[in-house]
Amino acid sequence: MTIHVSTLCLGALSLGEASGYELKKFFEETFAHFHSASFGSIYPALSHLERDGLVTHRVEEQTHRPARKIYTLTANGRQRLAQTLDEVETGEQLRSDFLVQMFFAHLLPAGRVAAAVSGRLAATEAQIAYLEQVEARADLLPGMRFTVRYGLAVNRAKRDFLRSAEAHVPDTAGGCTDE
Amino acid sequence: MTIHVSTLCLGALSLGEASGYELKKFFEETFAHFHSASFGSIYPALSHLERDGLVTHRVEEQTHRPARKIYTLTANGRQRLAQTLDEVETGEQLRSDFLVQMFFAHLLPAGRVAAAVSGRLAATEAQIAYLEQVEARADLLPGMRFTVRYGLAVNRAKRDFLRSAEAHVPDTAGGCTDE
DNA sequence: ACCTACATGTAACCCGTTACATGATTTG
DNA sequence: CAAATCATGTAACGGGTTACATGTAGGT
Repeated sequence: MTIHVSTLCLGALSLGEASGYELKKFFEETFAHFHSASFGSIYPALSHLERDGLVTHRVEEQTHRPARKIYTLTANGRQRLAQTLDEVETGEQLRSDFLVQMFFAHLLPAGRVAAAVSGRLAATEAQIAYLEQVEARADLLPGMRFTVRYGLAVNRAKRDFLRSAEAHVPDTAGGCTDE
Repeated sequence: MTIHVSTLCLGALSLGEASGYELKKFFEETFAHFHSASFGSIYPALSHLERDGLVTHRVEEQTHRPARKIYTLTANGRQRLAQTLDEVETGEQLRSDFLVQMFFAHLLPAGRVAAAVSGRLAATEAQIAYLEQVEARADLLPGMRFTVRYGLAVNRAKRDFLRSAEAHVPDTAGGCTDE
């Protein structure tokens, strides 16, 4: 079995009550580097979880702002979360359009390869900078810190590899233009 | 825009004609570490590509075996592939159920964290062994070799991190059991 | 006897994203 | 005056997976 948005929601709510809107922010801030979710999946997930008795909500009215629905984990929800996390198979998978591009580098126009590499390098460096900020936070549990350090280790390896690649690859994948 | 199965098929066919069945094998052998595709998406993709005039096929009858449809890239197909590869945005994203598990390590039963880490370590080591074999092949174009080395760099970083984690984390995420 | 490899294909399903509708308030 | 932030929700769409149907041959 794999992790879905509903499990992510349960997980986030296990750390404290929140609205759907806040959950999205939380996902972006905290585990953007290994999962994601949009409103279109979060709101339905919360409804579904409530139908199943895993969360409840109260409405918080606000002046000059839309009312918020604050969701709270129930005892059943907490139990379900623990069970799901335990049963999930410990998988990981990369989906890299960048590597597809590189794989067929010989079909790209001159300069495109170098552009792709430096683009990816910039993105990786940004990711590192971001993770370093997160790592500095004092409120992280050991498991959370683990995910950040894992991300840092992986991204630093990517960065180093891409930097050395920038030097090695002159243009169009090492001048190996066939056809 | 992102890479879809049809682009993967065009790419594989740019290296030589093949049947749908062979394409699947190729995907598994050659870029399993950054993309994937199942029959349920490959066959429809090929039909669609043929409708669009990007590939053609001939039927190869076999004795005692089902007939094969051997697909070939057309000139239009080759052009489209080059164009798509050029236009794709150079993205990359990880989807890690392992890290979700780690993030909520404090909710897991004793021993589960250690099991997850060593399971992931074994998978990573297998991946490295596999990539090392691929790297040894002489028929790889520079771009293809790049993807293999990238995979090796990333996975070795993961391996090293997980090994040191195995030592550091005694059980249940560093003895941080709350609740 | 059963599983695996060979080989193609389709339909049901799943789960997610994008885009929209609604609407006040703050910031550039 | 436009855009972003706050806040929720839904419908259309998309793109994939799983599972099934079909059938032979060879290995265990």
